Amino acid sequence: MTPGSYRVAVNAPLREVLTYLPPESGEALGRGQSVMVPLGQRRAHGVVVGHDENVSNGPYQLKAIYGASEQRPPLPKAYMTWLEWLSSYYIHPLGQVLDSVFPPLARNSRPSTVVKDHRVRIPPPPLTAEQQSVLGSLAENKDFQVHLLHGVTGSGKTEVYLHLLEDVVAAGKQGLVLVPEIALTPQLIERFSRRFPGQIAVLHSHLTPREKTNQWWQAVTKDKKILIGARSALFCPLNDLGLIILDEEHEPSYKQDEKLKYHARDAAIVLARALNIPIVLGSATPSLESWNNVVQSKFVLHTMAQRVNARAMPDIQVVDLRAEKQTRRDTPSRLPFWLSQRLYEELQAVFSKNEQAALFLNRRGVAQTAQCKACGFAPECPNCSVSLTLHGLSHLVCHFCDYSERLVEICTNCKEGPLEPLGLGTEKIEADMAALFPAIRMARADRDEVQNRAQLEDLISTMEKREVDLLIGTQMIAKGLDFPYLNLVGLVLADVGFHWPDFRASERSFQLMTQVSGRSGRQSPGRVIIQTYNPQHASIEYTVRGDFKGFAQLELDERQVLHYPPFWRMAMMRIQGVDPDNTKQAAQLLARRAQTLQAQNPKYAENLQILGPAQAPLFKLRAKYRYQVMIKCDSAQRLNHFCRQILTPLTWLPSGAKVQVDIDPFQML
DNA sequence: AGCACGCCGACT
DNA sequence: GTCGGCGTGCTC
Repeated sequence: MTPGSYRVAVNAPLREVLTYLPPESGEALGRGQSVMVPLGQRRAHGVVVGHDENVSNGPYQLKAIYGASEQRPPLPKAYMTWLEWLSSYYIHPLGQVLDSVFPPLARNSRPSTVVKDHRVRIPPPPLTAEQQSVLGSLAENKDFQVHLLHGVTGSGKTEVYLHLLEDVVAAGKQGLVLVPEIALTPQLIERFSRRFPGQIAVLHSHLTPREKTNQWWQAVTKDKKILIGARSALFCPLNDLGLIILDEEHEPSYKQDEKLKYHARDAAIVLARALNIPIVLGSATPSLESWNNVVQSKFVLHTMAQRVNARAMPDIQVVDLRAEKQTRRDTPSRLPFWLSQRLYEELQAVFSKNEQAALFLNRRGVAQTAQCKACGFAPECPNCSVSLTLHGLSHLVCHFCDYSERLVEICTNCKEGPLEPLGLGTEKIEADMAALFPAIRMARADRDEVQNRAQLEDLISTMEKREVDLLIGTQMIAKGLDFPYLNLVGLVLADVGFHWPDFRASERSFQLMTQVSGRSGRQSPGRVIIQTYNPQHASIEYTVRGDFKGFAQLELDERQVLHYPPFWRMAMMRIQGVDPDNTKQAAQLLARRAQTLQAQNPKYAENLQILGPAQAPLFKLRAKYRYQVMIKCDSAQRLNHFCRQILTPLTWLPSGAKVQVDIDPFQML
């Protein structure tokens, strides 16, 4: 019998690890070993995080561990270090963080059919001089180092990744490739799979539990050498990982905004450090966080400024909608209000040449809704403080909780006016375009039309087969899709993002416009038309010039002055509850507690700010009232300690209210 | 997260 | 009477 006791992180929302006696079997359990333990009246999964020589745990009558979990292999040392960091940095229970590395079902020997098996390896195309030079500098060091690959759209970043992975596999190691969920298309997997036949495993949220489990085991047992996946694939414990690649590193979808609110880019960097391996971040529009790390020489920069096959960068034109409005006052136009004469003519030209065009609308904030002509009343969601969005002619839908109702004939508020459509949506654009160009074939890409992978596949394939002349979509098609015959991109209203209540609004607008522009002219020089009421906005000017560095410097200077990330760090504390008054009181208590803590401790005096409590931008969401307190601090570590001190103990929190912390928040809603 | 406990309405 | 609705509190 092994003496002493074990510290076990149990899969339950507990702030502390629990102490257990050794199992009856007497088997010794190492750190990282998965175990089954008694917890209250049930059995729970846990992971051994430590061993104590003596048995002493105050008031508790210690229970014995049932035994080691057969189904769960021990976690490698570096992963244990990393998972403990995740738990502590994001202030999330360790037992739940540890549990998230395991697959949902028991192991099963049935073959997996997620990745099509290819027999023949397609040889790589010749590399450009830029690709060769980047590969040369990346190959120099196999220890931990963050590399930022800044390559314009079409510069061939994926080919660089494939070559790096070839070296890793040749050295007998495994490679991990992370991409945003939306970019994880069969096209991408096919491309990797043809270069590495039979060696690819895939993990993402659209797989069935059985598929996830099979892929997980194939990666963990090194049966497959390369794991491609969305952010959650980071949690697959690979025993011989030699390289991490994280593509489109600026993508906001790398931040998980539920449960463990981690950022896959930041977490991947910490994992690479724990494993002492290199990590490559790729983007045409790097995040300002990463760019600042380049400026401060923490990351190594590799630049690819040329498109492969010497394709020209797209020609970007800005249409000033203020001038357009003025012109139409003098000479009325038969065109819909959202379509400028210039964009109309460009569309005509493209269609007459049988080329493809796309119209993008960043729909957030201009969603089509219904409004009473008499009193101005607009129907709102009864659960969330947002107006309902009009779908079709008579269906009103809430985009946050899926509540829906039929559009009534007469306004319920004044009983007089009819409710009429207001604003602009992809459906309206489609209808207007059908009237203007009756002969063209159109497809829509938004969350209503494209709800799953199969529908996205269909859309991509009809575009590739040139069965569609015009694609109308939201930003969901701005990301990573590659349509060879697309030669005109119109951004219907660039201004939508400018006034978003978020310090990253300008950065996101720049990213979106640059990424959208990159969709045009992959085959021949493409054109981009940006329609806007703010042609002088910095994000537009720098997009047109293709000047990422200039934009980044301007924006970073502003962030520094305003004490925003990446210079200061932020933590968002959200308080929510069913009762509005009780929730407000809880939020005020939280803010007061934070103020007291700051006043009592000189180390928080100058370099920490408490903002709020304020109503969350979505005050009422899913029938809960929401307040938030934002905390800004010049050091991530100090901020972490501050948040912990506020949260422990939680006895001050009135019952009925719940607090959540979001470290490095992205979604301000 | 689960699971028990406890306090209220409504049903054979 | 007791069945079951879910708010509250605890887990070594």
